[in-house]
Amino acid sequence: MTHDQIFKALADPTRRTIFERLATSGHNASELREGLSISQPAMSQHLAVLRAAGLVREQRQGRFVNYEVDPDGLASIGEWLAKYRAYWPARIDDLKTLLKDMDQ
Amino acid sequence: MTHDQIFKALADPTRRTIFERLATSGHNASELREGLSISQPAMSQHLAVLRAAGLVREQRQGRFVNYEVDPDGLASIGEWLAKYRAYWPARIDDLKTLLKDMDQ
DNA sequence: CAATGAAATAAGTCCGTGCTTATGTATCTG
DNA sequence: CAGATACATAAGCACGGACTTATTTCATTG
Repeated sequence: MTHDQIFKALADPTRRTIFERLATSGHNASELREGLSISQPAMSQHLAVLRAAGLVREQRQGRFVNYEVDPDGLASIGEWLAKYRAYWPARIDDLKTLLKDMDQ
Repeated sequence: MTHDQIFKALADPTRRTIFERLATSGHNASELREGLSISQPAMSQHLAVLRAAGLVREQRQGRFVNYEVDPDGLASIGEWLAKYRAYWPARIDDLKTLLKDMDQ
């Protein structure tokens, strides 16, 4: 769950698509393949990378394995980003507004 | 300046080191090489990737080219991250505190 | 206008990684 | 227990990208 693993995991467009799909709701590996023209092993490998990075976590349910976003990975990016917030003072207000919206 | 370029740029540990060094203060390409055991062209190529991603911007000063953090790239990560903030409600307060601290 | 020095580009090599097919493991069901 | 289904692992291939050395571009300075 290092920053290296996280950024490498998100550097692949297919994995970002998977991750963004999981952000909507949890899915098992087969469901995640729908629309993406990749083999079953390819999906399994992508999920392994995302899991190792702490971006996604699994939950076995019988024959299926349900995947969902792992908040830890996101928080880790947030912490990395926080170190450089000094560089976007002009946008802080936007972010504040966004956080306020999310409170409701 | 797509998310793809940004994440790919930050996926390389050498480029993250360069970026983090620039976050401290601006440097020219030669200064950035100090400590890193890579060739001059390698640094030039890394800077080109970071620049294309919008993470860094250049400013020619005579024979030297000074590089500094470009807030646009960081803001772009922030926006990407914001889409998934729903997944770390427990940490929103921490972030708020951080933003409040930065106001002063 | 040489000569020097900083940085970018060219060209080529090597390794990591994302893909594939084939096979193995795990769980449910008849 | 046999078969089917979901997923993981193995092994190999092919391409991208991070490096290198060599060369070019650009600006300064004698």
